[in-house]
Amino acid sequence: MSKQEISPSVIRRLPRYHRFLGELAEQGIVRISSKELSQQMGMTASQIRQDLNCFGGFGQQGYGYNVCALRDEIGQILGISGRRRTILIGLGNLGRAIASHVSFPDCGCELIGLFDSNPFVAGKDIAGMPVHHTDTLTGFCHQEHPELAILCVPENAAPRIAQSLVLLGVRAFWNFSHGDLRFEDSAILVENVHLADSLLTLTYGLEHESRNESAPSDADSDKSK
Amino acid sequence: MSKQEISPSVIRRLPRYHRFLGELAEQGIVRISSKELSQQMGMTASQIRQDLNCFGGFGQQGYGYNVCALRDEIGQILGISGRRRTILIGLGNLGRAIASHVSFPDCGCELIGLFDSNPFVAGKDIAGMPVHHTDTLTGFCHQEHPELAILCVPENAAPRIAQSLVLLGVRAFWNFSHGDLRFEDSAILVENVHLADSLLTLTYGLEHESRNESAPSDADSDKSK
DNA sequence: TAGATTGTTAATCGATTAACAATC
DNA sequence: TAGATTGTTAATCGATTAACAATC
Repeated sequence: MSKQEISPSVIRRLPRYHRFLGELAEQGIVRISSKELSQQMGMTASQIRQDLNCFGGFGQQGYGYNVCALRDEIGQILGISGRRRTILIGLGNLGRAIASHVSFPDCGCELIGLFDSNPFVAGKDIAGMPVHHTDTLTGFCHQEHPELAILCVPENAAPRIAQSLVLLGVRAFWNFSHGDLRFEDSAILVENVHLADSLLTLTYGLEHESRNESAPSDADSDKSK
Repeated sequence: MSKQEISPSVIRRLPRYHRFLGELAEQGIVRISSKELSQQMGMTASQIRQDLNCFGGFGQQGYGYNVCALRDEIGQILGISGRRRTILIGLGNLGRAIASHVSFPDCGCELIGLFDSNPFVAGKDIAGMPVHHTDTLTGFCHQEHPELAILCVPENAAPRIAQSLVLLGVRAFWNFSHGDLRFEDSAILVENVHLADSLLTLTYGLEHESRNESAPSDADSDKSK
């Protein structure tokens, strides 16, 4: 149904466009040119126009783009108005944070079940929802047919749980457990999130700075102006 | 100090190599060829060799790579043995999860202070550390000189706090607050993390699936071939 | 209309892959 | 030595940028 085949690089930029346009809309800004937007986002106007034109001509020559209309278009492309039935497994620190911190409706998702294997956690309420024991997961899936699963379980547990969930009809995984998840069946979508990987790029950057800057050290008493 | 200038694409892959090599080492595997590793990681052997050779020739013809030695090399490139002084601001759900869930020593970081503006949170202990009130942040920075700050504060607060931290000597930000952080001074490193953006790529994928698969829809009695 | 800015094509750039000589 | 696999160069591919005609 999509025009041809959209490159992953483009797709990964869509949420960011959506976010920025939302902020502009909140500020009451009605129209914006690709040039202005590019400056705010730190990219080229060409790229913005190129990206958007993968999906259609949302702008108007001589005018630019209508902020709200464009935002809505991108939201629709992303599928934000959907209600993807979503479960979350593992309510340790991270699972709890995800459950309460992420706005699922804004992501086209509906959180329909929380699961944990710890009997002291199962039974509790988190983010206004009851936590079920993982023993009940199979029955739950037969009844509720979730299509997206968020994994916040310890590393070793993840592959096994994921496998069984695929058999129960889950088609997408947002995986926070250490260790990447991969499926032979390329129809199963996986988004492996490794927060530490992101932090490590900063560590790398700090380790290797000095670059082309004149590297002002604080012991540098009278640096030339 | 680095050979020439390493591309960000390469740098972003380093933590993943490090992770995989760590798992192999745990399994007691001593040597691995770029081909074997590429199959496990879902990439080409060429890319692995190309990436590694940005930093040096860590392999041996006819043999491959020594798992532990290569892992250590990459760890060193990333700066994992460092102790970057790190503070975390904002101990809501996400801040708490980061504080307790991320292994800072493994990322070359040392968490030296937690801060929150909520007086009911300041004073508490989280992840074995006392939470200070943000009012004490300036004094703390003068004394302790953190170089990395993790921002888990509400969106509107982030830019102001970040600005003041730059003046206090912070040179890198791991930003979880909604809204991107950017500095004119390119020497300030920023890693904007938007979990929702990651989730949205799954939403997009689910919305647009059908791709080149034979797309068996259940209501599809006899669609034209 | 004239000015502005898009949509789109062509040019450039960078990143990935393939190939192979070097060498362990 | 023969076999294997690297390090590295060259070829390909894809993504980004520049340019400009179309058009509001």
